[in-house]
Amino acid sequence: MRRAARRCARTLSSRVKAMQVVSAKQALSGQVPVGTEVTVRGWIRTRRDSKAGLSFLAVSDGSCFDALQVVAPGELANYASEVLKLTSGASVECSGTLVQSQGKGQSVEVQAKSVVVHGLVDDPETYPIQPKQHSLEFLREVAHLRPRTNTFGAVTRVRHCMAMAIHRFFHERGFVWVNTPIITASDAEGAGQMFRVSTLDLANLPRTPEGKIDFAKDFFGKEAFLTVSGQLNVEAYCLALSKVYTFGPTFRAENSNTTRHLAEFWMIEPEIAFADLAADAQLAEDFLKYVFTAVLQERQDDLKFFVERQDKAAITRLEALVGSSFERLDYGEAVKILEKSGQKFEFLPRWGQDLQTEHERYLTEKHVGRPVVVMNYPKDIKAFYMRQNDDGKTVAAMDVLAPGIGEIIGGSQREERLPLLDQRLRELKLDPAHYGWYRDLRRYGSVPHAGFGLGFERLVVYVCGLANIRDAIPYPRVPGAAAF
RNA sequence: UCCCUGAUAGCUCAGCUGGUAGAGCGGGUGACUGUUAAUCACCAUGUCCGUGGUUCGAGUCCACGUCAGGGAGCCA
Repeated sequence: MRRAARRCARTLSSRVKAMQVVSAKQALSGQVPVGTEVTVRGWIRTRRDSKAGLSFLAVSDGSCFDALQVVAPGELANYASEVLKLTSGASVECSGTLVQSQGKGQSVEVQAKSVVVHGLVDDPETYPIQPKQHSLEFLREVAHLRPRTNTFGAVTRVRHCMAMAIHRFFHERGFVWVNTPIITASDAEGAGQMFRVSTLDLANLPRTPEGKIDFAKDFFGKEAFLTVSGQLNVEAYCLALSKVYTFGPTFRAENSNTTRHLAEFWMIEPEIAFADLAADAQLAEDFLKYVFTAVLQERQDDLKFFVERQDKAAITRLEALVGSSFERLDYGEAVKILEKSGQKFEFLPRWGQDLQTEHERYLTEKHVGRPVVVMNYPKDIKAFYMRQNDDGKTVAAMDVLAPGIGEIIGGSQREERLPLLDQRLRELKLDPAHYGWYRDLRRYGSVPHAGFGLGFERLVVYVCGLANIRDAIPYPRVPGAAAF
């Protein structure tokens, strides 16, 4: 019986060997020797019929930027009945020999012995994805089909490459990935408008004797929302595991209709213990360089396409950032530089005011010409948890500004001293009772710690040279639109 | 939420000072000795976003609405 099983396995493996399923990436990168019998599966990009009575099929499977060319000879039994009916978007499974290409555009191609058609395109005339340049606005309306385009295939692969690089960066440095909650009952995060989470019957709300909505009857026994940040939660894990980070979905119910905002986006928030603002800035610099280097190394094919179609500087911008050392600049100095710049700004720079995007871009693009970390902002424009500096006016906050975009990362050293944290809560009219567990972290073995946050999609936009954040996430959620 | 701009064929867009619509691509048919978003010929395409209004007549002018894009604010 064992022998029979072995024999069976051998036949199976030899059959698999005879018809090895390969990806376009494997075939085109030279991983598969010429002469190998292969099967490729994917979707037709274009069909070109030759004068010689054969057809060229560009078959894309998403494994790399390029499609694999399959040569379908006229002798195929289903040539007239099916192959000649293939249009953009049809799905096929082609088997044949991987051969050196006789044509010019590619090194290898598949000389097909069979072309199995899985699915034709129902109505080719109305199939939205045609082999031509579509506007990104139009493609947003067909978000379920846009991954079949060059642009969204490339964005999706680059996005994946970046996500993997981010996890690898932290993992290699001993960070622990902490999954902070998506549902939160704390209504005092203060980072923005929140989406309510409730199972109450909206048409028949339970009321308290005073006539207010009785959230005690709701699922969690109190009001609940979708998270706007995992930072406060991850600080608790930081003060036990020393180096931690979050990487997960985040929600903001703000009515923002811009190219930079999503209602649902992914955020990355590292947090390090026994660390000050300088260590935080260094981590941010290392982080960006690592992620950009990974994309430059792993996704040259997709980046080249962005250079062609989206942004000529897509590659040079990344290379410049990776090769530069980030300047450190005090907020006070930055304001002085702006005041003396002689530059005409829409908003005048003034100490005590937050830097406008035009100010940030002047600093990083014109004044320094490299990425800049601006540090120590006025405390009145920053959040309650940021650590107060000895001058009594500023907090240990930082923004990383990059050429071409402005702010890309925001972070701070956190206030680890309970009396000073409570003082800030009172100044900002926040109720310390709502921050019980957060205050505990300062009561039980508090240490200096710091962290930063960044929106993943904004980083994707920057890397790909995109103009609109809605193209950096598969299914964008924005005010008034949650289709698909 | 505020300001600006736009909506014409499956897609990208043209359509002047009002006279009931065109081009490229895509699709169909045919031709063509390996093509590269192939080429060539022929064919078909339309609630001109919706509702009112002005006018002899509205794709074009006006009002309202809907949707989209850009900018601002908020922010990641």
